[in-house]
Amino acid sequence: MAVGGVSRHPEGGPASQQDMRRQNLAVVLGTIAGQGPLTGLSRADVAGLTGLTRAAVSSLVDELIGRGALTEAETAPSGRVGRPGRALAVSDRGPAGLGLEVGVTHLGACVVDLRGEPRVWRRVEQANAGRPAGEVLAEVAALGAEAQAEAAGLGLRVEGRVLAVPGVVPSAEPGLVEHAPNLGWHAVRPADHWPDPDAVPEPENEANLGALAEYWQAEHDAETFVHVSAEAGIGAALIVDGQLFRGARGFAGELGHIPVHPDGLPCPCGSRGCLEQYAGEAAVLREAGLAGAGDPVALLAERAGAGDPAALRALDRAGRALGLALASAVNLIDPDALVLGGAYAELADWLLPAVRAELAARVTVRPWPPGALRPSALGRRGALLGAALLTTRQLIADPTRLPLA
Amino acid sequence: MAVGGVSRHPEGGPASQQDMRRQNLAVVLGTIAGQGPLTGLSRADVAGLTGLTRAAVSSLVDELIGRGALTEAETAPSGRVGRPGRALAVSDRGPAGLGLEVGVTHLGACVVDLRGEPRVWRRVEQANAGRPAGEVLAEVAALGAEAQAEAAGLGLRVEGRVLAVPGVVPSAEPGLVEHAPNLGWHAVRPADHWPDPDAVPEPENEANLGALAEYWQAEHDAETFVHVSAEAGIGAALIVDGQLFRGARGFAGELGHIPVHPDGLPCPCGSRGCLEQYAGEAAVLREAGLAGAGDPVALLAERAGAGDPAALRALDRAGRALGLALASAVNLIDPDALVLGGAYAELADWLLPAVRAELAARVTVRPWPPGALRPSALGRRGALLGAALLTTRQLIADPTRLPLA
DNA sequence: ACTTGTTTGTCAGGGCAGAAAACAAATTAG
DNA sequence: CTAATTTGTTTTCTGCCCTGACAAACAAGT
Repeated sequence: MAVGGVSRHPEGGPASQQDMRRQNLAVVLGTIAGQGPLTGLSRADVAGLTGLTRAAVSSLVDELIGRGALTEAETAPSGRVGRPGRALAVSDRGPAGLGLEVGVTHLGACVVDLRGEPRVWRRVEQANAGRPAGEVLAEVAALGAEAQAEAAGLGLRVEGRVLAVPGVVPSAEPGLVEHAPNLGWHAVRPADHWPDPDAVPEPENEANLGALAEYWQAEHDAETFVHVSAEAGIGAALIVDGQLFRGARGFAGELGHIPVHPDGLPCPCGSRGCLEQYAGEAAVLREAGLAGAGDPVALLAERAGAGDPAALRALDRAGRALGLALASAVNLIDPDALVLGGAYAELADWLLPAVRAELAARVTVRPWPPGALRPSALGRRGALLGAALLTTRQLIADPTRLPLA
Repeated sequence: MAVGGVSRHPEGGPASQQDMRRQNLAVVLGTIAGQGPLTGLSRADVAGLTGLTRAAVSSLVDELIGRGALTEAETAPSGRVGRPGRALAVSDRGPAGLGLEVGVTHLGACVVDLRGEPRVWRRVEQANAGRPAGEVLAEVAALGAEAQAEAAGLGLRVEGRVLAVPGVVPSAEPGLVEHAPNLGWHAVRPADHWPDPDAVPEPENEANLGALAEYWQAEHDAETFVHVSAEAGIGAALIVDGQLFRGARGFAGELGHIPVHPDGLPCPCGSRGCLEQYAGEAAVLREAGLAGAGDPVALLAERAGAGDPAALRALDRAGRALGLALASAVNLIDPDALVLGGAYAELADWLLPAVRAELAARVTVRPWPPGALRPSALGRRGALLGAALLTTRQLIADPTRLPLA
């Protein structure tokens, strides 16, 4: 592009005073939100933490209160000398995010407030594979409308909607679910089937949302990690420096088709020896001698817990294959942590030893700290939670999106 | 980009007016630099391209001229109606970057001006493996001093120094070369051996610098790509959205130890079937029946060009192993492009077919466009060039680092 | 109870950076 | 030579944060 070879885009566009204000609003709100609801920070505290002046913080806080993002709590008796500060807290009765989810065996909807707390939670078990997309979307829309109504009763106003789907959403065309093999969807646009045109959600891959939820909610401090979730297919999501990494076209994280045994089992994708043939849900269940009845993952966990040799063997084999693939990921990405989410989280007790062993044997140049591999705390709830949190996180990152009321 | 800009840390710290100024200086300078030296942009052009006002651009340009980053060229007869603009150009006689390189078989030094043009270039063939680090560093320092003196004669003032090394520089401890196996270095700090304490360079991994040079100098428009370079070890560097991705600890890109044949050849690292055992320089030369005399890479290219069956077989095998490893990388990262740099660039004619075939067979869910795999235009010069460019790019990204003169 | 010292939140003044608008300068078209 | 057009600068204005000062609200000591 540049013959002389120089800067493509230094930092995006030019900066204006509005950008400065926007960022400082985000810094103040983010600081208060990051401290958790326990400690009520005062304006002076925020000024000390951020480096802004007390006067500036006051102005910013005033605007954030005006937008409904912050509230002034009771003046707590601090015990220290001097005039006590007025405690600031992220509002639990204003802007909110609505998360929706279409899974293979369930629908879900939830509402979180700006603090990140889930306030409404709905989950309906229901087989959706192969059904017309329009029908399924109408049902999840109804579920979402219910959740939104219940949230309104709590004083929450939904400011954004995100739909978690087990499929690919190319970054070139947001709004399009290009392909969701386990649902049987092809080129589905939720907007085309949504009952209320003013409440259309933005679709996003569920593995990505699960990873983001893990990042936002979990207690650890990994800024760069790989989140693996099994849901029929094996999907990985990469969080890099606290940002979701989607790849150039939005297809990053296809862990399921990493070749683990180059000349091994054929895969429907046309290649051979893909991870999915060894650690995918179907492969593990087949190996363990289980049919897909009810909740097969829970059944498998039960059998393994009871010491069933076939189940243990299947999980060990899956763990080794997974470890092999993750060794490649670790060598390439050097993440802070590896997180097993989705269905893997429930099977972690039996998967982790094999994964750890394989990582220890394969990642030798820079030994992999065993503690950096751990199951997700959120498990299968992550995707729906992440969908709802996405809206509130975006609002915190740019509070000017909030109406001034 | 539905999911963007939502990290736990809004954007780092609060924004000040100085930050705004800094960014706008970078935007203006970057815009002029990005257009190449051919078209001389006027202040009005820059205003139109960036969205800033003409008045603001004038003020910013004045400062950039004062810092020696820009010069006002002759007023070219544009032919169009209206007062002609004064052409602005990035200065070729002011701030510059010094790049240094310690390779296994050579030393190098070069100076680039702010336009990114190399103005001084030195390369000395010399075996450095196993020699005391202090000696080698003293020699490359002398070479750098020579280059800097010659650059001074061209009116160039070195503002920063970077040393390319074939080793690991952990992000936790900049300034430390933790391990450079092919040189026999362990825990070497260039600062401890440098003759002139005011001219100590910052060490950086050569594969990373090669990738950055490729990004900055090449004509393509890939913003996210994997740059593979062979230099005894196999190192990959990841450029993500135009930024070098180092991983959590600075160890990302260990492509050489990705397992390609899980139960294959043992590797000194302790694992089995690492890529390096199949596509590393030593392995390929052994397979081709070549001893490491003179410039073995050039010799191998010559033999392959002459149709030598052993050479062709070795390169085909290496290409297939490399393709297998890159398939994993593509499935994980989904880059815009794959670039073969370093010694691979010179062997591309015979490697690429096998790599392409393997990628086509392995990356099936999202077929890999064959054109997105290509040899580096810079080849083995990339690392040294990148070392010098790193300084000038940092100056363009933050012109306030330049002295006001 | 009262004073002192400390911390908090706000207010007024100043500086800085970009936006908006007006103006002088330099060129082409007729 | 005049009109039109584009450029670059100057002037005025606005927005934002910073500095410094001040009133308010508390604890501790007398």
